[in-house]
Amino acid sequence: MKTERRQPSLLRELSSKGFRLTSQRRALIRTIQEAKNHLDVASLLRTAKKQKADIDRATVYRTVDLLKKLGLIDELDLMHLEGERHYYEARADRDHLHLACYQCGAILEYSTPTLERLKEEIARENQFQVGVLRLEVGGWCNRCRLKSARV
Amino acid sequence: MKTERRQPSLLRELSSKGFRLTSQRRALIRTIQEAKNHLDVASLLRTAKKQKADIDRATVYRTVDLLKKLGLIDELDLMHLEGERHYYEARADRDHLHLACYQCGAILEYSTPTLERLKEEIARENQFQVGVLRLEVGGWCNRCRLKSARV
DNA sequence: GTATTTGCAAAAGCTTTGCTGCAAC
DNA sequence: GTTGCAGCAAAGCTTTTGCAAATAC
Repeated sequence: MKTERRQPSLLRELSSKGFRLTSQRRALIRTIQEAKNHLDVASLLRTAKKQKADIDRATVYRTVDLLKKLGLIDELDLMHLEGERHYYEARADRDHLHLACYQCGAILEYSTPTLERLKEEIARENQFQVGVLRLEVGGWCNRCRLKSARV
Repeated sequence: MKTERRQPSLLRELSSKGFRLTSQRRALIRTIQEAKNHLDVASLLRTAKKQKADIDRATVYRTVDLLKKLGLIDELDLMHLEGERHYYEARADRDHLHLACYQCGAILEYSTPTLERLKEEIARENQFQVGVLRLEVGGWCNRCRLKSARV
């Protein structure tokens, strides 16, 4: 039983912290929340432009930066499969990790209690207060592995 | 009882795969292996120049790329504490993770069997062949946490 | 001697910044 | 009406690339 009520949280969080809800921020946040895949700044800009035509790259960078600092979205470096760009996703309820296939570029997400336990262990053993945890794995997905084996 | 014999492995690996052992590559590999901290391309270049004065940035990038592709070094993105640069380290015998302090910039390393277990679980549950695993944590180290609390 | 690798310089990405004017509150 | 924020354009960084010359083998 899940209480689906994650939609407006980014906007509410933003305004509750004293930040203005500009039309640009609305468009960007909506884009991030409705995205099927992880978005980099270029795709984020392209998609958000459909809602707000005259939005600027600089605004995207500034907004992403703000949301990142507030801990509302996470920055991912998906093993640099295509250039050096960063990808973003709304912060999930649970930590999860990304599996990036070197061959086909697919990004799988995986979530497991083991990660939660690891995080607690990190904090306990190092007396370290964990802010963000980023776990990226590069390798070969099942399909590509089988395909290569067949050759 | 450890058999300390990790030094020339990168060079040997390189030549056994048919790559030439140029003086530039020797200098860079030596620098990486003797480094106390993780190095980005700029520091790598600066340090390697002490051994080989006329080494070029492009060569560093090309060498790092080669070593990365051969799996001899790992690329780290240490939570982008200072700009967007990447850091490199010789591939360790054991997987480990990096704890980056947002405040003082210190990078702690931590190694635990839990990480090994997590890696196995990832492979098993997703039928994914793991190549590289990169786990970076951003947060606050003990010293900085205490310092802030005192204010 | 030949094929690989380097240096140089130029270009290509991605990201940041200063400043003026607009818009949220 | 204020103050924060966006747009624009320029600059800043890091990384990549083409090509002639140098070098490892």
